[in-house]
Amino acid sequence: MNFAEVIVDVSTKNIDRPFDYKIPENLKGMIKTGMRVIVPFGPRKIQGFVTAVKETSDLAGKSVKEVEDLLDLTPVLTKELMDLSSWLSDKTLSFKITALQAMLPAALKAKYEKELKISGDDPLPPQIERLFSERKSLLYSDIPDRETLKLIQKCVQKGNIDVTYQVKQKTNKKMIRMIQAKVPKEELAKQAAGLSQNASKQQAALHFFISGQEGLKLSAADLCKKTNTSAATLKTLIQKGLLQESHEEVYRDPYQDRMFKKTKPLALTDEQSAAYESIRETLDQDEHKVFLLHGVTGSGKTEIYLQSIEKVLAKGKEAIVLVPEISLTPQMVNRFKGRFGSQVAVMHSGLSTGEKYDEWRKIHRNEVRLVVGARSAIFAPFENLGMIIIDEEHESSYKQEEMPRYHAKEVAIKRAEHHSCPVVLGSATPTLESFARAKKGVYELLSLKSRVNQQVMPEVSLVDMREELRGGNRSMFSLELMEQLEETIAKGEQAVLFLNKRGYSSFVMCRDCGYVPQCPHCDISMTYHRYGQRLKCHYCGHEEPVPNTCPECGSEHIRFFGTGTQRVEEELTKVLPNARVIRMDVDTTSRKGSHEKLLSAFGEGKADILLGTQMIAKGLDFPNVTLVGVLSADTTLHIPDFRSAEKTFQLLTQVSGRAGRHEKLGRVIIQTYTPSHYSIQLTKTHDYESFFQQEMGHRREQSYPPYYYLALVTVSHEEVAKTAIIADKIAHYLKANCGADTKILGPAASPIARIKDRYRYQCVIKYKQENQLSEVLKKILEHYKRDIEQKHVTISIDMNPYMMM
DNA sequence: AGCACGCCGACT
DNA sequence: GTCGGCGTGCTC
Repeated sequence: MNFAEVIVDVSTKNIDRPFDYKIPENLKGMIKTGMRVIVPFGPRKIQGFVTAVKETSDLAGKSVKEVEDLLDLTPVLTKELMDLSSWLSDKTLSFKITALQAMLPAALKAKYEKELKISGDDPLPPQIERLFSERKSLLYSDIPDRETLKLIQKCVQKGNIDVTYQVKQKTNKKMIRMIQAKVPKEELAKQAAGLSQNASKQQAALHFFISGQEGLKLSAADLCKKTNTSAATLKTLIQKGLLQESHEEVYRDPYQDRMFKKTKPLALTDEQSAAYESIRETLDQDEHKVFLLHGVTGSGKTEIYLQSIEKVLAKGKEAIVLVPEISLTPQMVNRFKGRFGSQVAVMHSGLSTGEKYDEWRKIHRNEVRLVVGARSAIFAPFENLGMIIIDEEHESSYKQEEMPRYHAKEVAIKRAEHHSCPVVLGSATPTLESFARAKKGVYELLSLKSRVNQQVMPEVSLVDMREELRGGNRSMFSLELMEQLEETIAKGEQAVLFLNKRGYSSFVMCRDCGYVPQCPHCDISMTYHRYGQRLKCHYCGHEEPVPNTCPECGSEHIRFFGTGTQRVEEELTKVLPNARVIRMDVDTTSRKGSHEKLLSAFGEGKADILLGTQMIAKGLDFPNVTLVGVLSADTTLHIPDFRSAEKTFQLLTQVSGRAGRHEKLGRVIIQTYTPSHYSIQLTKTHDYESFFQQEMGHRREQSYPPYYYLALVTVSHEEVAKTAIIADKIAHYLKANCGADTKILGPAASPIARIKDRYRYQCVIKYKQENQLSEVLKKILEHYKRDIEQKHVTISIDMNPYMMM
């Protein structure tokens, strides 16, 4: 094979295709599809992916350059994943390179550096001479100011300075220094005897090897610790030729110091075994099928996953388990690690780039056969997939909100089709899309209607906070909740208090004029952070101190407002001074591992109340929790999103499910200002089916999913007028070119009308047939590619939006 | 994305 | 007369 087709690491419309490169003699036979290469591109060198190798090129003889270097010994992407990437870029309207990169750990993404070197003996301007005085080469990024940059550019033109383009790997394999004896024991003993008296440390190190096992090898750090010596001692001994060092690759194992209790399969209830049997049958027949496992909270979905996986592994195949942001549910990791031990790789956002890379390599090298991870784990490079499980399938974190904007569920089904294996979607509150598909028979529905061990569903009571207010209670805790909290603590049981808010978000407001500080670059309110008394913007990161006086009216009554967890905690300690409270929010869990620490402290009974936001809503399973309180059920209901009722119902059902999961009876108190809303009412009876019926009615009336597909086109630019004009043109084009059953809404300013000083307009498309729409949208992107590349217009298209912002 | 090429205004 | 602005086009 003489040529390679390469997708290069440049994300632009007209580069979004393969480029041909000649394979040099020294790489002949080594370059395969799915490997990464470094290729010259224009004046620089960049990374690329080989999409094909071939005998001839259409451009042969003309301007075909040679592949510069090969980065992999084995392909990082299998044939299946290469095909999947083109499907993905097509489906999400993203660049091929973006799709390819999304499938690999960030560590494999290239970084580029421009390096400057003096060439020739011509004198350079003194300023530059000085810059180079201490070093031979200079990084482009080290150039101090514009002046020098200009001077350097001149030198480059004259040929006095050379620019070389370097491709750098982001993170590398972690190596550790291993030490072992270089000579036989007898020789070591002889040398030790000959050492001077005061070389006691060298003696110690040598005797460690003399008394140890033959061929003993251990890390330098361990050796120093065990013999109480230092690196200097070892260095001397290595220099003397008595010891030798080598470098070995190790995995960074985030779970290495942890003991996992080995667990055995549990006996299944009748409902569970019925569900399991259906899955097992499909597994046995190597069939592709999508199951929707709809089971109430505490119905033992995880055990079904575990036993199905066991079956898959027994067949010699591999499995992927997706969980929503796994760092948030360490209990889940424990269950998988407990059952399958070292056969499991874990991938989630809490790991460092290096750790993720190591877990990925375990999969790549076939050292593990099961991966438990967040969204991107769906691209695990398994070649013999036997099953894919998506737990809590309704979770919105399965949708990626950057390019490529894919949904893990769609990718899962695509992969499972290829491997002819089942997909299991599990949830207590499935998305309407999934449940509707199950009803239509597209998915197979498996229902678990009761909890394991005959536990009863917790009793849910709704408290009308308007009544509370009328009754004179102005605190954020209703009388009923207060009573129940006291009682629970008195009984030595635990409570979970849930604040229905995204993270910790409180803002600052002037009590006199109502002024709320906004981000100067984005049209949203700034978030108050108690630490350092600062205001931060969650979209662009802008930060400023909290003002002492209101910039609008000069009043001094400007202070933080809104019910953040911190405020709840303060109130709570006022009304229940004896209660021990653990607060979980972005502030208390930002440090690595702190999340887990807080949860295990709570599990060990070191606190009476666990107070937190979304992050405590799912997956927690503490036997002693008998009370769950939801402080304000309505907040998710009033966000401008057609899914808000669905989200509210899901959230309330999930939180309620934290109560009474074991012997003790659970109780849930939901405080609300709109107790009559069906999404809140139906939580009381745990009635998913009725909720589904009601919500489907609304969706049909308003032409929303699952009745229609949705696409969101967002245009952004620095100038409002330009943004609006383009958005308007796009809307017109869409209206003229889409079928009659397609509805175009807008254009209108986005809910967040400006982010990072760029104005945003959007257009919502509701459509019945998928195929033709993406053609129309591709044409729009093609038509505006000039503006996108040169006039800094951004047109982003989300083919299945979850966030309508 | 980067970079070169090239065509017009404001300086030595 | 040159320097340097950024509009335009190209990258196997």
